[in-house]
Amino acid sequence: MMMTRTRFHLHAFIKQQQAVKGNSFLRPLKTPLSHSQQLGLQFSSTHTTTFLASLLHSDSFSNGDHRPQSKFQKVTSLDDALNLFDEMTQRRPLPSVIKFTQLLNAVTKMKHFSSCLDLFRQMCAIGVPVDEYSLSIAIRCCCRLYRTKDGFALLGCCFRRAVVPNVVVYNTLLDGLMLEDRILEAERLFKKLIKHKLCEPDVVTYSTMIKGLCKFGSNDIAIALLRLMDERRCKPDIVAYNTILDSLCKDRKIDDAFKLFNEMVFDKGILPNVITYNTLIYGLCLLGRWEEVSKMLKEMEDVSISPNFRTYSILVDAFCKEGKVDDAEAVIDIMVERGVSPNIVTYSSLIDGYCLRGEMNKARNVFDSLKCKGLVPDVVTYNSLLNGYCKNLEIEEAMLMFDEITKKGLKLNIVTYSTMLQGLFRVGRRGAARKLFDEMRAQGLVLNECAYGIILDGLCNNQHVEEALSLFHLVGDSKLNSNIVVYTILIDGANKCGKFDIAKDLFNALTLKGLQPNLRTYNVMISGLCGEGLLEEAKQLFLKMDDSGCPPNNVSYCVLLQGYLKNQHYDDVEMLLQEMDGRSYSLDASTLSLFIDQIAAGSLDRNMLKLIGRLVPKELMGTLA
DNA sequence: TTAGGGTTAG
Repeated sequence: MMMTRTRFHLHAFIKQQQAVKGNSFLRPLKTPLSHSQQLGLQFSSTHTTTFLASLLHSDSFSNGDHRPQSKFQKVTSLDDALNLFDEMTQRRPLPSVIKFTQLLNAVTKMKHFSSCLDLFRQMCAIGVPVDEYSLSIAIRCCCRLYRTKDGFALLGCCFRRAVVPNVVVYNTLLDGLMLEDRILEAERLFKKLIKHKLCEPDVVTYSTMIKGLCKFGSNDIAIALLRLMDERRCKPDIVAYNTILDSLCKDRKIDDAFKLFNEMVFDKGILPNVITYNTLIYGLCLLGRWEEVSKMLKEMEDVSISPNFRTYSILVDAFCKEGKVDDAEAVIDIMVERGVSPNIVTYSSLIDGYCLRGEMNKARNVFDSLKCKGLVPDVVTYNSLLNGYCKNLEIEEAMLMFDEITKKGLKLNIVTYSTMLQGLFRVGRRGAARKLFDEMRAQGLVLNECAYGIILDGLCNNQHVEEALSLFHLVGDSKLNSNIVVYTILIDGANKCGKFDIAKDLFNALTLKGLQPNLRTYNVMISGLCGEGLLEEAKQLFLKMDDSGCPPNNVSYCVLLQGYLKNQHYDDVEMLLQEMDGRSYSLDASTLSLFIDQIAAGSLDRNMLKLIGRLVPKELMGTLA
């Protein structure tokens, strides 16, 4: 309801605000629809059509950045910068610190943080009187190199040189702490700034704290800080709001996001920008709320905000994840028509989309065509294709791809290794997997939750549950082992290897660990209990699901039914089927075939056939006939 | 007349 009201008023409201704020939203010229755009309307799904319609009606992309270029923006390579620096140091008198700062800035823009620090040191050595500007750039470089500690050392340098660190310097350090996940220290510094009046926190200080809080999943505290800054007469801006909106969207709390969005626009009079829209569109895509995505695209058009390459990329990715690669291709065509260049990210999504459908030739074609588009695949692109080959069990191709990554001078990361490991495990090449795992560790790569899960799962599925358990014990009492997914993999693995006792111990350990079983954990455990013929316990666990706020899904019913049928325990079967009917669930192929066998053998009442018939999904209708 | 915060891909 809220959404409808918003959609209805927003256009007019924003238009009115724009009029007040002058011409900053000048509408770009309309371009006529191209032939391929018109063709775009003929795509498959209904929501696609609405989508493309929204896209087709919006204006062409305009970059809009016409700021004058400083001399230092012409420095396009590190070599240029270093040469210029040398030249500057030889001039007499020395150029002002401002000139040097501009150069340092150009070098950091190119992300050459170490070099920038070298230059800064040289500046100090030759006696350039550094100020809070050049110092804050140097501190920022330390932070970006994950050496915030050195940033604090430079803060000491500030004091020695009688430069009083200002709010920008502190903001940079706060950002560095957040980058290193040192949220508690950031909080301490933030409080210290206020308590000791070291500087007056400004909108960037608050936004940096908000970003960190969101990163740690504390959306509520982030929102509280947003209120606090308002009270302290530091008006939150679009960045502060976008940060929280992004976090809410990523947490799939889209309704909360829209509530905040309304507050931002209607109560605070802050106009959304393209990032706000991208964020909300991303959140809606994540939930598959396509109609609303269309509305947002339309709304962007209404308020004259052109979609940018990220907007299109989000749509491409969302389509690919849905398996609608043709629609994703259509979005890319529209981008190109409008002069918005798809980048490597856009094409990586497309490759992913093809891989997901097992269309490896098409994925490969996209990959091979990158070069003539002037795009260089990065390690993520390679990982996508590698993942495709692995999932489609084309292990030889996958290994060729794996080798190619290093040949291209790219660094294999944890995702590359875990993708390849998963592939090797899937085809049962445990020896090769072991070798790769050792290589990965020799590279100094640290296991993350996903890689760890893949390895445990791979070992279990290759009948090496003991080895999985040794790894689990080796990892010990760490964050990696405080994850329900890890436990579920092991419980499942132990069951599949016939080690039910181990599965049961692991399941019982969950409460001690303070971990909440998820749907999959319950299903795996119910399956294990049924496998042991412990039907009463299986039933009790099944009943517990509802009470634990994790109601049984389709799989839970099928697992329990299979347990009952295999153990000739028919008492609850009809009741379960009726419940399934009530919940609009359906039987899967293996459960259905068990039913058919038992009815044929005369173990089950034929009267149940009608009920079973209602639970057969369309695609399995043939089986029943 | 030089510095700081926000959005996309595994």
